[in-house]
Amino acid sequence: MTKARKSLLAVLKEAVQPLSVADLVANPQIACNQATVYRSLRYLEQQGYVDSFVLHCTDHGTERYYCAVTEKSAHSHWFHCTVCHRFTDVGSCLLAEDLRRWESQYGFSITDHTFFLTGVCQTCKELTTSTG
Amino acid sequence: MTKARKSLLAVLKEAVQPLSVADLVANPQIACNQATVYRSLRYLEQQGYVDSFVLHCTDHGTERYYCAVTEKSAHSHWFHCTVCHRFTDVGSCLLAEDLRRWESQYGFSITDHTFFLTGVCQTCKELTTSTG
DNA sequence: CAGAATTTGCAAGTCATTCGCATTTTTTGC
DNA sequence: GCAAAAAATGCGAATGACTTGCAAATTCTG
Repeated sequence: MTKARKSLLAVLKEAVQPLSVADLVANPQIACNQATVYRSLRYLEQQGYVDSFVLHCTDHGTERYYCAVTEKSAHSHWFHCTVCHRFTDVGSCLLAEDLRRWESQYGFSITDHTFFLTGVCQTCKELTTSTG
Repeated sequence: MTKARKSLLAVLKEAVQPLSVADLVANPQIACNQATVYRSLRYLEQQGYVDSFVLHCTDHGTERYYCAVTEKSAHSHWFHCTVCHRFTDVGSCLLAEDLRRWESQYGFSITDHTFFLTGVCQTCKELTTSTG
């Protein structure tokens, strides 16, 4: 494992929420070229060390976000606040059953699913209402 | 409503699956500039005539897909086949209940959610297994 | 530690999408 | 209907996320 890959994985493991490439490049622990960040993330994802999803947000456009995969972490889903742009883990995936049902109903092989919520988090809601 | 917008809405209403901008531009019924397609779709979406979601697929990259909103159509979710790239409607949204639960549990205001499945459809599975 | 294999940095390229601006179309008031 | 005002369109250039070719640097193998 190279320095670049190690540092990316370390940062993702410490992170409490998914990080974009922009987040990673801005992190001083990540001392490598942007192209290397992309290439390393692809490697880490192929090896199963990280997970990613693509999220579109009006403010930040369409970006891919990465999370480290840990032994204890189940496949999680996220809420994204369109005001503060923070993510909240809404818990591990509850869809396993539904996925099986869809597979048998339609004859699919479901290899992946994308699910996330967007809206305004409690903190931002309070700030908005209190200041008008 | 201008010609461009009318033609886009007409094509989307006839479509049996979500269409990308590339699909729309390639359609001979759509006789306008690509920039107009983007601008018109934004307008149609703001007015509530169409719905869209961003899907990432290895073959086609990240693209936004559009569907017409009709009176009878509930908010649907889709399965995307990574082989033939066709979409299948897996039925109207079953998440309403869960969304309420998450809202009260975390204090969010959920304004939107993204959900779709990817994998291989029955037809493509059969083709793959029969031809090796 | 040498040589082979892989990764990295850099700069240029791709692709979906947006934007500025002049022109055309649509809408509004009459 | 029609002229003026408002909005939409076409074109081409720009943006931003992400990829790629290639030479140099790093990592792996024995």
